[in-house]
Amino acid sequence: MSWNKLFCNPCELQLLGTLNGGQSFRWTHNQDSNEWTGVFSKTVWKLKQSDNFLQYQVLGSLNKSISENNSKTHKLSDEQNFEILLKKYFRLDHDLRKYYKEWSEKDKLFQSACKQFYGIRMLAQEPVENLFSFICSQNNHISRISSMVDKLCMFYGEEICNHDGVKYFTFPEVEKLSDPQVESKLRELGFGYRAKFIQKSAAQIVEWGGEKWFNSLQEMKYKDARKELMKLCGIGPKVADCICLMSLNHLEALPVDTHVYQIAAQNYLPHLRGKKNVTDKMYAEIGDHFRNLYGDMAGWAHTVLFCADLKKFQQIENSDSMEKCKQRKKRKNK
DNA sequence: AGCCTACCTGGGTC
DNA sequence: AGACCCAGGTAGG
Repeated sequence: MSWNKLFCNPCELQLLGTLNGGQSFRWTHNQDSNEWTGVFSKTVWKLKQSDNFLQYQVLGSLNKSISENNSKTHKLSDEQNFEILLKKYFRLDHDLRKYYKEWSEKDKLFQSACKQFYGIRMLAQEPVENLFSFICSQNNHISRISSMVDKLCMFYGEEICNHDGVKYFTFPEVEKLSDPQVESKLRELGFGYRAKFIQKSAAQIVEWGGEKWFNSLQEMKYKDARKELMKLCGIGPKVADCICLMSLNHLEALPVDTHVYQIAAQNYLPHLRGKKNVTDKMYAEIGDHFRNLYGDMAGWAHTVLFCADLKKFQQIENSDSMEKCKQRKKRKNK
């Protein structure tokens, strides 16, 4: 299969930080080929970057709008339609270098942090996947979150295609997750107390109008959308902010988790150091601090900082394990 | 309103 | 080996 090309300056987009930075849990990276495989818009994508291009293949798709567009007389080609989806998902219409420049001018820490972490984009995710993925994320490790999201798709999603012996699924519809039997099934699958949250909030969303309800949240002001989301069972301030930021286009939303608290206390708000947990009051203070600092896209800026922080840890871990690896080899040679 | 604790599970550490 | 601790939080007291 040949690759389609989309012009994209490499410093405008970094796939590693963007797809592996805790925004989406559905992308896998093949280190040898440097290719990414993942699902969004009921479509299986393979992505890689080279020179000035983002290259992509579509391995399969159940996206109806694509086939509907094709049946009309003056139609867009498949390629044009897929390109539109990709541009939307990565928000390629935003000039990221301009944002980085603005944020750097406003904040020295950002300036130094962003040097190694160019091209971190806020994905425009689908609200349903975003919401249920982040219910899974609470009090949890990324590796287990990913495996839970996989399970949701395998058991309640629709198969899109089978590629190289791997089956790919859509993210399930809310209606499927609202079935009363879902809770016990998910308990069985190791979701723990999140099982109840998933089934219950799915039922609430269906009751409130499903798709329509999500659309209304996009139209609302950020604070109102957030308040609305927090009525759902299992969604508190942090997850509500993740959803506002990542899939409802409220880019001033700023999720405050343990990492962000650490960053804030270390670098900006020393009086918050050494607290056991983040209270509502602290949460608001930290969010407002970053909003005052970065402006109406504070959530995106914070994601770059978060990513830099996350990657730092990973690099330390990697170099640790490399050290251990070398030591092991030395021992073997003796 | 603001603080406390239990909560499922799996992976890590000592 | 087993008893901790912790992980991108939240509900219910």
